[in-house]
Amino acid sequence: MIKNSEFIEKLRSSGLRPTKQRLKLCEILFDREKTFHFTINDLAKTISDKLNEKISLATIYNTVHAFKNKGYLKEISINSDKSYFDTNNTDHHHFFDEDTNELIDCGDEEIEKIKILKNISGKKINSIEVLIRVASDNQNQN
Amino acid sequence: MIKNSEFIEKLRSSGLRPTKQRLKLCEILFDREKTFHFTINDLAKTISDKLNEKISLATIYNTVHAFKNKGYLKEISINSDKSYFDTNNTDHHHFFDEDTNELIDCGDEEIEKIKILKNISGKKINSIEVLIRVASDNQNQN
DNA sequence: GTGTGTGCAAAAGGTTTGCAAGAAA
DNA sequence: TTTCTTGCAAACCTTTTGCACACAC
Repeated sequence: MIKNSEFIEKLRSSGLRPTKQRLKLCEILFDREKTFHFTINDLAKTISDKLNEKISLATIYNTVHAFKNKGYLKEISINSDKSYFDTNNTDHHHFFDEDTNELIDCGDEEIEKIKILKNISGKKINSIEVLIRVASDNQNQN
Repeated sequence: MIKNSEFIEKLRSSGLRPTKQRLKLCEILFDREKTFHFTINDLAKTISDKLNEKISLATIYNTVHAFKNKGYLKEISINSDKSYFDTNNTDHHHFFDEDTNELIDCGDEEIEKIKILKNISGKKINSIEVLIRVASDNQNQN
């Protein structure tokens, strides 16, 4: 259980005012053992399940983007109609289970280091993202 | 210049009726030297530029999805508000230029082979997609 | 008090759908 | 003539925006 004062400090130190809503979101997002992969919709649902009060969608979007910009959340590339976020902000990759639409972190020990052999001239590499799509073994792909 | 009869054959062989619209789309998509990376919007614009007739958006969406399902197009994972497609349907990866929102194919010789060291039990790997985000060297990232 | 954050409702943008008319088999 | 395809408009869903009110400092 992380103390509220830690979240207040975290927010302050990145120039975000510690409002009630942001603190609630901190609790939901960062006070957990395991990585949380979510869409905005998942998050909104989690909030209305766990909390009596609700937080408006606009605020959720605002806050998630603020957290992403501060590096507390990562956005994950999947082609999908919605955006996925990840509370694991370290460099890592993902499995995407196409049966359940679930994301699974791919740890460093689960993949060999990616080496890019050629650069695009005048450009620097910002990130390398690997998505490994998996599906049930005994299911036909169409 | 690919002959129309080849496209007719291609469509027929995959159970798609060779309609006027689909043939036009085949010409635009597959009768080219280099890989074409596009959004539906790009494609619609290309059509209205190159053709006198127009093809309705619904038909473009239908056809692109049909082509994707038949394996003639690949959809590329980028988190973006829109979907990107690729006429290069071989296994390969991508650079994404964040300055211009442009995709660039990443050839086999430009990246070391990806090795996944651990499997998800009961699941098989359908695909491995690598996205390398690049941006101008002398530009600050926020 | 000043500036920032919140929340609502409306708007926007991409994509999908229902259905009637048209074209292919 | 039967089945598939097209095209339009409306619907849908996620995300963004404008603005008034509220809160943090």
